[in-house]
Amino acid sequence: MPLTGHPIVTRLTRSMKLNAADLKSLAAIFERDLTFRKREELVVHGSEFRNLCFVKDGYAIRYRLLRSGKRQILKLIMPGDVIGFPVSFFDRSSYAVVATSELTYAVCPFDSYIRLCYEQPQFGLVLSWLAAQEAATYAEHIVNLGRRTPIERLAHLLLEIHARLLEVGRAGETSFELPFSQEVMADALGLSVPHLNRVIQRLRAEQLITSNARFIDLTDLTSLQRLAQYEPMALVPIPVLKPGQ
Amino acid sequence: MPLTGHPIVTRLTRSMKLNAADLKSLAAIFERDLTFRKREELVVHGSEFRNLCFVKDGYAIRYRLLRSGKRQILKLIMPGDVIGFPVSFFDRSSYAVVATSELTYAVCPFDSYIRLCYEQPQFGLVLSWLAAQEAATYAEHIVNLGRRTPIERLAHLLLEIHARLLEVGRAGETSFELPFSQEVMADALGLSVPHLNRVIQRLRAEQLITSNARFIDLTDLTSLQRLAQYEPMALVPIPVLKPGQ
DNA sequence: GCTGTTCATTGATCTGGATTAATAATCCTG
DNA sequence: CAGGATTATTAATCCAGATCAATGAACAGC
Repeated sequence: MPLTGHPIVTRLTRSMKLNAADLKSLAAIFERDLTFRKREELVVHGSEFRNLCFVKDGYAIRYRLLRSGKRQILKLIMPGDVIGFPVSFFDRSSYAVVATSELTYAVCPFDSYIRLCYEQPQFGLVLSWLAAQEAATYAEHIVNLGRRTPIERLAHLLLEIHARLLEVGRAGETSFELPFSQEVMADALGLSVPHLNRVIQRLRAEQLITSNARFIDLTDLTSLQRLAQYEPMALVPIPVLKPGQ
Repeated sequence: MPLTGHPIVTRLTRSMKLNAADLKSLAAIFERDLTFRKREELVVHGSEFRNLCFVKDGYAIRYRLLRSGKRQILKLIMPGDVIGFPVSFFDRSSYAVVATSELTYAVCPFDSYIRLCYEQPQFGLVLSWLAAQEAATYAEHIVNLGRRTPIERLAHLLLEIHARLLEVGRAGETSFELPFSQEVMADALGLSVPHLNRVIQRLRAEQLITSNARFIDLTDLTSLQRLAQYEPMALVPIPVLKPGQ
């Protein structure tokens, strides 16, 4: 299973200093690619799930549905993300994942990955590193929901989406195709759809963005960052030692 | 640095199946205990931080302060928790940590831990496992803030605190000393202090809890769990293989 | 190209929770 | 044990954002 051009490789090589040999070991335990249609469920709430799935292309959302019918989106899933962490560490999944566009991922059984960690310890750290990024994204989400105003939340979300798309070559300097609907963004930001819509219009009116339904330009990036109090993440590459060192 | 009686050991042996030899390796890289007074800053926002600090006793909060003066608490830190993950993976800390009671932790330099991971790969997985728990707690926090009502949020928070205290032997079957002030809980739940106070009284009035300023009894645990739609976490122990297997 | 479905937009109403402020209880510390 | 500093409680006002409802635009499948 070749990994060439895979967005997760872009992330791992840039930030984790994995070399060609590492990537070969990783490629060896990938089983196959799977493709899903829009709206297909990738992970069912309450089910067991023991795979690491590296998204090659397409978009999805990880969410929790409450009895009241309200939905909270935990994470927007994009190319280069891993589905199946941290759920593989748990008995059953406490959330669901559904594709919001056609989506392809490469499957790697969790057990194979664990075995690889024992052979080549750097992969245990790769997992921790991915987890650290995940935790940092979650932390921002918490700040967003708890203490930012709706306009700040939206600004922050747009900056986050842009940064993550940029990392895997899916965005321009300031612009990108909006991969998520307003309903999805509203459920990520804890807002109602009509209110989110008004907030979008407010950002447009204040000339911070230019957008239509499917395309967005962060016209005034600096002001957006100030408004959202956005701090880009700066991960430190883990020193990859080899057994002898 | 002996680890006997350390609450983190309770967690690791119960869930990660670490054996005596593993614990000895871990103990070997611990440097010393440090004790802090209430209100002392443990991690400064924007600073570098390259230590894993295992909390032996006492309480703290991880939080972000916004320009507006609003504070969002990201995590309530209790005995058995690790301060310094995931911040050690980052260039600088994007949050602050401050003790809310006298607190003691054992320090382990991040570099030593990384080195240990290369000698004994199971420790890389220990870190991933801790990260998975952290991520799951964050995820619940997101659902809380985004889509639960204030009374549901509080019920969920109390259940979470209780479960975490129980895990390290700091709580009874349904009751515990409340280690955090209402101001802290309000800033965790994204509510104002007066409003949180009213919500507490509502839980009392509905006979779900009995409490005063420093002690709380979850009188009607079942109803609380239903109200909060609380699902306890069920982590799967990682299979600890040894190099030969 | 037509049609049903999904998604975006707009308007009117109403309430939950913020805000502000003042007081009471409690905890420390000298 | 007295006095100051926290922390908890209560009350009054007000507005942001939910809710409900309806229309318009865009799109996918036939």
